[in-house]
Amino acid sequence: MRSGGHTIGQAAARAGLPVKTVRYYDEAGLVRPARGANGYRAYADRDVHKLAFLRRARGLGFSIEDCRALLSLYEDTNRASADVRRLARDRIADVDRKLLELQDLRRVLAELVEACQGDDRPDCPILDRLAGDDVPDR
Amino acid sequence: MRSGGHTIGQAAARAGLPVKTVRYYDEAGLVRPARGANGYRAYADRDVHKLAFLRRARGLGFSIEDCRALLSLYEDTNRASADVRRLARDRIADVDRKLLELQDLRRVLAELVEACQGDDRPDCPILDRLAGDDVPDR
DNA sequence: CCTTGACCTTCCCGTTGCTGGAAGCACGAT
DNA sequence: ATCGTGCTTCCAGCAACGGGAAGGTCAAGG
Repeated sequence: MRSGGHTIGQAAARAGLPVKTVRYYDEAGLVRPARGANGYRAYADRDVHKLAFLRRARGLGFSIEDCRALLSLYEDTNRASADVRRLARDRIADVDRKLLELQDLRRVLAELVEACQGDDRPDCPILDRLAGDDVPDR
Repeated sequence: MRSGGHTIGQAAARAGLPVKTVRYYDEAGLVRPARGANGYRAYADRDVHKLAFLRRARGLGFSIEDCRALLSLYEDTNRASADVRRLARDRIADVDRKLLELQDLRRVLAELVEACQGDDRPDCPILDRLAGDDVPDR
């Protein structure tokens, strides 16, 4: 096939993504390849490039919707870098929230494990704490 | 109804959970209340207690399956506290993995934001990095 | 020429842990 | 009798795919 397209399998391999994911990105409207006469998706180099872009952005935890925005900014040669920067900063804020939550969680869990000697006896402070009779609100 | 049961609404309120969630826990087999003559779920005090237990365990990030195990350990007066401790430690390990991932993520995102002046010009190092042409494998 | 096997297509179901909504009984008070 | 609230079931959907069925296509080998 001398036409400029890769099949979905080739494109996926080059971008480092599973074929299923690439198909999903098509359906989601993120990367819509041309179609050959046989109905096969034909990925141009720029499409493959966008797929790799998506892999990295997803790896950084950007949502599909974030990725849609990033891609359109990426395609828009007139975009302001401030827009991209804002998305990235929002993402950092998300991550920071999550980090705090997890650190809190870890602390509580560690306290529980600390309090529990973990022997063969049925007495278990962890379950006691989970069973605690304080209910929020009322 | 003078029988010892709470309706689902009352039980949910006491346990601090949404009604829908309580119904879901029934369907999932975590807390199966008795049924009244009218078909209503009738939650005994011990059921309400288990619901509150679930709320706390879920809040600590235990999965539904974890919770099923915790509940059965909780119900088993002969269990070894070591079993519970192991679950909690596994959970801490999960959290630690997640923390490392997120810290890594944060670092990369911060580098990107750092590198991007975020002005009105179209030049954006963030997009450049996301577009990078290095592909993992091949 | 025909078959084989790898690849492609669409479609639909399952995941996790709920959440929302619609249609239809039950109940308490007016 | 009727109102309003609460209860029941079932159906649909969220994110972001993954698994697998049923079928079309293509290049190579015998």
